[in-house]
Amino acid sequence: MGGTLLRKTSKREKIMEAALRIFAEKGFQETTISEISRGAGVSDATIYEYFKGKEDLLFSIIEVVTNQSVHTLHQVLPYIHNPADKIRAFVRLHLTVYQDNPDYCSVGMLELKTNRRFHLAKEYKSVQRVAQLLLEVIKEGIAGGFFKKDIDPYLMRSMLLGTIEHLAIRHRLIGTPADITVYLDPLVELILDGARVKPEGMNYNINLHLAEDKISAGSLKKIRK
Amino acid sequence: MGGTLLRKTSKREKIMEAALRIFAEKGFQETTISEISRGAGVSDATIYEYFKGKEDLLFSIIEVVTNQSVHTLHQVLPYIHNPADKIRAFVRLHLTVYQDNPDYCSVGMLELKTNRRFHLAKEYKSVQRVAQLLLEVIKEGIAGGFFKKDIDPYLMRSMLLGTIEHLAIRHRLIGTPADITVYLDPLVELILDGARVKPEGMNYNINLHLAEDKISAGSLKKIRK
Amino acid sequence: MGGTLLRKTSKREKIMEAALRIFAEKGFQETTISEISRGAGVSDATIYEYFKGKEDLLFSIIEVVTNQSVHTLHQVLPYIHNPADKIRAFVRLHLTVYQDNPDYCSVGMLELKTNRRFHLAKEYKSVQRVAQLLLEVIKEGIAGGFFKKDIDPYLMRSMLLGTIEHLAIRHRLIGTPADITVYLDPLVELILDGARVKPEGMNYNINLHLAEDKISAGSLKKIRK
Amino acid sequence: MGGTLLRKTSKREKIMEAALRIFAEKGFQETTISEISRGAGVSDATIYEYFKGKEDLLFSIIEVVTNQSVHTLHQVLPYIHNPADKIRAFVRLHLTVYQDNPDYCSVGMLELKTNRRFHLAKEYKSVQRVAQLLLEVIKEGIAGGFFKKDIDPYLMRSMLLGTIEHLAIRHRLIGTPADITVYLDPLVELILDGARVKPEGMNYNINLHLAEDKISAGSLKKIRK
DNA sequence: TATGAATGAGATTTCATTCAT
DNA sequence: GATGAATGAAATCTCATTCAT
Repeated sequence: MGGTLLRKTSKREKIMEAALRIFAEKGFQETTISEISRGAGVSDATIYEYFKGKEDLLFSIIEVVTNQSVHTLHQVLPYIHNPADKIRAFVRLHLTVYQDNPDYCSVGMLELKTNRRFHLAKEYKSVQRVAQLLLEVIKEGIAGGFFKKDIDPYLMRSMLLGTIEHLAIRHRLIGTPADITVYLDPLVELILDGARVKPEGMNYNINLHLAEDKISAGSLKKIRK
Repeated sequence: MGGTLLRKTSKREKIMEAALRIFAEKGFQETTISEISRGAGVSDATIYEYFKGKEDLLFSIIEVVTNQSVHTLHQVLPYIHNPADKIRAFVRLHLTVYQDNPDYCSVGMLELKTNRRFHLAKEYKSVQRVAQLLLEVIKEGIAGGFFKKDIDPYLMRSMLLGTIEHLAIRHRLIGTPADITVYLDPLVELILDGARVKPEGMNYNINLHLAEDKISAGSLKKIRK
Repeated sequence: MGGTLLRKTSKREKIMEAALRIFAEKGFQETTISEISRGAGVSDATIYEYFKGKEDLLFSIIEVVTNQSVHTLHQVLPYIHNPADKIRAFVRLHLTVYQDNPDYCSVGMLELKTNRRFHLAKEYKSVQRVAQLLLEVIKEGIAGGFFKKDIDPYLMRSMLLGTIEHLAIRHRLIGTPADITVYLDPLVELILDGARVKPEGMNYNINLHLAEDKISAGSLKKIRK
Repeated sequence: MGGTLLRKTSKREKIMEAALRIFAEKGFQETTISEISRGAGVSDATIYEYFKGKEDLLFSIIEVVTNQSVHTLHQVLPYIHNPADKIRAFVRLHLTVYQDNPDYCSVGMLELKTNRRFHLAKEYKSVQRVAQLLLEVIKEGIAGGFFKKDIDPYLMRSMLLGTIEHLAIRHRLIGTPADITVYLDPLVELILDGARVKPEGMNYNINLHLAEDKISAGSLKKIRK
């Protein structure tokens, strides 16, 4: 458990790695600086050489990881033209990151999502950038006629983020579902079926993906006759 | 600001009322027992006559309010037969409660939703009961043929709760949107349009993609006949 | 060593008594709250029930003692009409208090006299009241024609206080002189009569005191012929 | 504000100059080595190349300045024969140095005058030399018949130093008086001539009192013939 | 039931100081 | 000589909680 989002080569990274691990395990409040310093193999005082305090350390961790997400999205999204697939890529990235990095998931969801001060901190900006990206994808989808004109893009974003994060929170808190990535397709499908512009009349829904390095078998759903 | 969910007739209720108000304002960790006792007009020690500790007090508050929601739902839902309307009633109740009771919303969303110990506490059961009600409504909808058979009811519930709570969190944390109840109809419509079994004729929807960093060949093809 | 300026009946007084003793022995900076609490037979936390912090404790001690001085002076001075004797009473009180209460002397002289924050604290007002009393005595002396008209009362006060305190500081810091009260008469005489040998005519100076409860033999000084 | 007592040509002097300035501004305890090193444009560690520690640095500053005073006095005093004028020169030098070098004044008066360890440190010797010079001047004055034979030279020195330093302390702490050098003449005159109004010619001075809570019968009777 | 008084138990944080380079 | 990096060592202060009354 822990993932590999933070390389612990430098001392600063060692500290962040230990902090992420212990914050995730015991929660922010319950974690002491001493535990972190012990975990990182440095002294208490050294932590204060690199971070202003315990909270600064918490906020800094998330910034690094979130910026990686932004980076990945910036790389991937331009190659995808279909707004639905862009959204799918977005959801996929998030579910995968949360699933593969349980510590990051715990800290991000349980310590920061509802943290008053984090939303005023400069590190929150990185989170906003991710959300901004999603919003733009949605707006493009609406502008391009792929999503219904009367959809509120902010609401749609809240639905996507809210669902992803709700799943992630329960995943870490209750253990259910054990693998949140299985919800990728159902989630995207459910939300897009509601958002997608539907042509009247006969209507086949054929999905054929050549995702990643393997072919995900296409699916044909005949919805109603 | 504050709402009227807790009547403060008894001393126990006075304490809970003060605690809810101050927890909401400053957060659980930042609130001291002394502040609460001062706010309730009792001594510190008196709080321990009624509650096992600060956390017990926090958990107790939510139980009362949540049980009211369960009660309301139990009263209302039987009168509604359409699963879509039941869901709408559920969403409506939640958005309204959160909107009208900002203190309860803050405490429920910011202090409890991601609280590790709360999910192990007996008071969490009341929250589970509400969620259970929603799940049943969804399952009924599926069983009754109103919602698609292949919808995962747990996912759909997570979407509803996740969206509602995401909106509520942002409402309290960022102030946006100022009134979350305006999202009632758009939210229900968006999610149900995806979930609802659609009656109109035969319907093909062909998607062909090569995801990620390969070219996204072809996309949504609408064949109107 | 220690004197009896503070009765340690109440817990608050016990703390102040211990603090005065240890501050005097080791200095303010070098004294820890734990030492004081141990000395007073209470817990660290109890000290914070009675005082806002270590500095508040320091300042409070001096206030009590200084107010006693003000009280004594207010009682005694009205019975003395001769400004010179009023000054003598003032000097006497101070030298005696410092001599008999070495702990108070150490704390007052070594910790507070040059303390930046003390001079902004409300407790400093008590010190000001004492100084104000002395100033008034001097001004009365000038107005009554007993002291030279062209004397600056502030300077004269600074001479009296400066000398008393300089003696007290050296007494505590170097141990010299062992008994500062022996300087009472010489000090008062020197400041009132000056150091210079005065050449003008014959000059008798007869002093006859019936001070306190015993007769201090009169003195006749033939200064120059 | 700051004066020019320390030339900051060498690195050692740069450090002392910065230390003097910051000690004066914030006080010794409140000043950190980092602030000084920043102010001097060197690293923390460099300070330890030149000084044993923060306190050694504090003590060293004063030694330099005080030795300058000793030097000046040694140069000036031999040219003055009248003991009164020597004393005047001494007072003048001190008042002027304190007035013109507020930082040195602050550090000397507020940090060192009442510092327990300073009085045991070797650097204190320089202060003692200055005091020793003053003592010798006074003794010469007595031996030469310029000052009264029965004057205690130590007391007279304490009066001079105590007054000067009391003025200096208040000057730095309260800002009053704004210019302490205006007290040069009044101070010297007062201490040399006394405060009491002296009738010329023959002069009887009879004091008769019953002090404290008895009636103070009779008082100063001036009989001018 | 109500509470005033007391405290146990730490955790955060700060800095002077060291030392290898 | 100069310093960047690291830390040892505490000390203050806070609060939830207890308990005798």
